[in-house]
Amino acid sequence: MSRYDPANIEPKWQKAWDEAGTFRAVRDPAKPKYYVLEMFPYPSGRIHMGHVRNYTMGDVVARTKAAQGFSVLHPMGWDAFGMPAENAAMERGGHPKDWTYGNIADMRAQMKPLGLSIDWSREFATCDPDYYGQQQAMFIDFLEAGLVYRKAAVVNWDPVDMTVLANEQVIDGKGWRSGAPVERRELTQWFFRISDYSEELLEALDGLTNWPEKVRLMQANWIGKSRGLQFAFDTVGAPEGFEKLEVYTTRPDTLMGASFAAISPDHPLAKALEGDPKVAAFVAEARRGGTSAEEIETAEKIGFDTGIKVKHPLDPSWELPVWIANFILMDYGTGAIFGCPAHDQRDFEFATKYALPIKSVYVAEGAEDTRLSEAYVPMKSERVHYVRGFAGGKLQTGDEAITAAIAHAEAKGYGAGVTKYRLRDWGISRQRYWGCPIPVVHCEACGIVPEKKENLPVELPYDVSFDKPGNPLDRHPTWRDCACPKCGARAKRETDTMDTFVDSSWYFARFTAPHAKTPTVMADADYWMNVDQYIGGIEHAILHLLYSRFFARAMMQTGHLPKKAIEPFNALFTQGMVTHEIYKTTDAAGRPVYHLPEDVTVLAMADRRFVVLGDVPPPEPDTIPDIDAWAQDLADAGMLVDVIPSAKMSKSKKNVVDPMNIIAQYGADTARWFVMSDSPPERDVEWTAAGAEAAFKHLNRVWMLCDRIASLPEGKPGTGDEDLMRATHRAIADVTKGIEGFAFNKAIAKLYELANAIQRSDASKATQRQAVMVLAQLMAPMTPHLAEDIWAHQGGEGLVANAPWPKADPAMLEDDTVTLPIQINGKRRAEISVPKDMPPAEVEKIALADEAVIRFLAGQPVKKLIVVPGRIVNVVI
RNA sequence: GCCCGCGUGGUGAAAUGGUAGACACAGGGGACUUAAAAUCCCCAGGCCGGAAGGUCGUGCCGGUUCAAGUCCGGCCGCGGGCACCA
Repeated sequence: MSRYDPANIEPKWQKAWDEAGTFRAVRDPAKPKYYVLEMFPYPSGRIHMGHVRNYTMGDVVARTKAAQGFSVLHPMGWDAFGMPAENAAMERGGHPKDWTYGNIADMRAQMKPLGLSIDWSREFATCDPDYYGQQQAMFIDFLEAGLVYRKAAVVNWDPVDMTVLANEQVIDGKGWRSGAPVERRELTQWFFRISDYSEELLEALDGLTNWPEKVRLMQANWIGKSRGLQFAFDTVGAPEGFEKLEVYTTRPDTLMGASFAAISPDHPLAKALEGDPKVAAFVAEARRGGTSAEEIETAEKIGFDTGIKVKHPLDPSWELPVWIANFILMDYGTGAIFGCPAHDQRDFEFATKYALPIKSVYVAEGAEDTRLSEAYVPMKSERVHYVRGFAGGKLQTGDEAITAAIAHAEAKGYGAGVTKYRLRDWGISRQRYWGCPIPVVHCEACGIVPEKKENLPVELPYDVSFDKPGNPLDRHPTWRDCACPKCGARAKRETDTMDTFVDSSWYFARFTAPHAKTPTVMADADYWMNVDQYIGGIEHAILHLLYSRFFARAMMQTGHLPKKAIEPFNALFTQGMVTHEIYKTTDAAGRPVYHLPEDVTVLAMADRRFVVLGDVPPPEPDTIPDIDAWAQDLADAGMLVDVIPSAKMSKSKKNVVDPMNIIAQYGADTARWFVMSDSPPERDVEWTAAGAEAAFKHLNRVWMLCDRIASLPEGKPGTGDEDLMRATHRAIADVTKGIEGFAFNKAIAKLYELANAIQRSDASKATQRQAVMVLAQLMAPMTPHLAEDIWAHQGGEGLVANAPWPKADPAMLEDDTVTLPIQINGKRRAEISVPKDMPPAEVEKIALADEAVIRFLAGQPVKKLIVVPGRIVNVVI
């Protein structure tokens, strides 16, 4: 055979698969189906190692399932709408569409050499009018089903770029591009009613047993179910229509610690008071600043005393002041709270700042209730009763007290227990060009009217300019003009586009019938759904996956998905990143300077490791007596490089490895093998040049096994055939288990063991050939090209990609004799070799007769003897 | 602040409560070679010992068990998620 030459064999086999249509997904009712999907990429233009790892994992699953007899769907597409395309257009000129499709072509060309078992005939991009037109059709169905509505919402508004910014795009209160201070503006936006599904989305998490527990928890926290008390204060001195003030609390047990009430600046009562210039000024101030996490964290609590009072529900003579406070959110609970500074950090800060009373409800066991009695003269029996517990005379705490407090409120008629969720409706309006147009029309006579389905897609105009800030669709001379779908009068199109998360919320369903004239086709969805294995990054643990779960329900409700697809992803796997060391030196001014991996030399001596700038030969151990002195010289010359391990690959830190370079150097199989080995797939894996080199060497070695076998004379008898056969079956069992359990690193370790066993074996030619063919089959999911080539050379029938997965013979998995360790008082002291099925009584005898055991027992009586068949013997003295 | 996860050799990591460190990287020694590369073989947790062997060892302290990296309790450290959510 000669040399392992991936540059030659990889394209060869890719062509063979292509021509045979090996990966075409076929709806075959006679076979069980398996749908494996990796989160589709954003077409940035370059693939990175993270993609390689993600798609290789999916490919391993897809190829294994195909070999196991499943009809496999393994598609690929592009999450192609979004801001980077517009930014590129603004920065470099050009058009987002051209930029995006150019990137897709580039990335597809980079992905194909990986040899993934993808059905490329199903490929689409979310920016294809064909795709987003179907999305618009569903939007209209959702609208008619009451799943979509419009309302005014507070958003981050960049006054220079004239656009809404996502929270992540607000940095230090300023727009990330314009640098202008961000305003909080109220705009009318489209929303999906995801919050109607809060309880269902929460409850159904329990059924997702093949999702990581972590992701389920994150979603549960995000939905944020809480139980509490809602009640109304009677107000004193409030404007007409505000005789009551509704508040919600999860801590009704602290009601007796109330010292004020507070409302959001966006609360209707605050609005009613805005006639007062002082109130208006305060509200304006409170609204300043964005809604990003950092700002909220650092924002100071500010308040304004309205002069209005509310009566405590348990004691009408006790009045609390009503403040407007910037830390009260309008869209949680009722937008109003009662403040209990003794038991809430925020209320405490607020009360301290404005000198409001701080009254404890709970006091330490045995402590005198001094603060309480000082704060409340006169102590009405009602209060004491409340504080001491609602159901008895005892002080209750925690859930017990909360339950009792709600029961008390309901019994006395001043409030009711309610359940609230943190999850809010999903605002999807974006004032951007490069997204799916929201297919509605604004008509003066008819109001908001959905576009007629036969007019879909509402296609993005190509002739737009990005030379001015704001949404180009707003400025387009004619695109907005249209006829009202209802009355036919002249009307205007909606110019907002949809959040790109909408695009990715149903693409998995579209893959089941990617070219259909309807969003989905029931027969196809019914066959292929659900996604059996979904693989992607943990960064999508909440939004993408939650939105998709909502979408599946909405699509089901509007007849676009079968009922069984209510939870679209049967199993989810979240893979770790590919990291790389960062090489850093410091310039004269103390600024960090980063270096590309190819610009440094890594030198290892004994247990020391040095990274040196440039191409430096290692010191000769004989001529360099003192490594420290040698290293010091390099450091003095500014050539010694600092190493930051395990860092996320980033261009600015120059620690990026381009998969294309690796493929050019070693081939795709090496890259695939390396990213799957070493680290468990859910953990980060560090890319190292040495590791890649080692992977390549190993593939060479496996290749050479073929030569080895070829050099054996035909019919060569051998020794150890039985052992090699056992090792082969052991490998089948272990590798299969490893792949099925997403323990690819363990599967690879077992493949190393089998390769080692073959190499060391002196078995007959037939047995060795058999072992190598199994090795090729078991490696095929990871290194498909190498596997095909070996398979072909050994005379395998057809393509290894079509060969049925090998089955382990259970009889070959167990040895006839087992080695049992013997422990004395839990410490391992000896080892015996016994037949597998030997009765424990016999094992005991042999163990006690063992020389080493006798020595350690030193004549002491045996108190207890434990024999775990096939595992261990423990002697207790 | 609330919720969650993780701590094992020089490194990445294995280990249904049952021989801790499989497999690999880096390292050391050797074979082959004029030499190098490539390849192959051997060693390799710490300490004591020439070896046989002994002894300690899975972040720390304690507990359960014949037996604990694994289970329980408490600390320490690292990482992640959420967050003026009342």
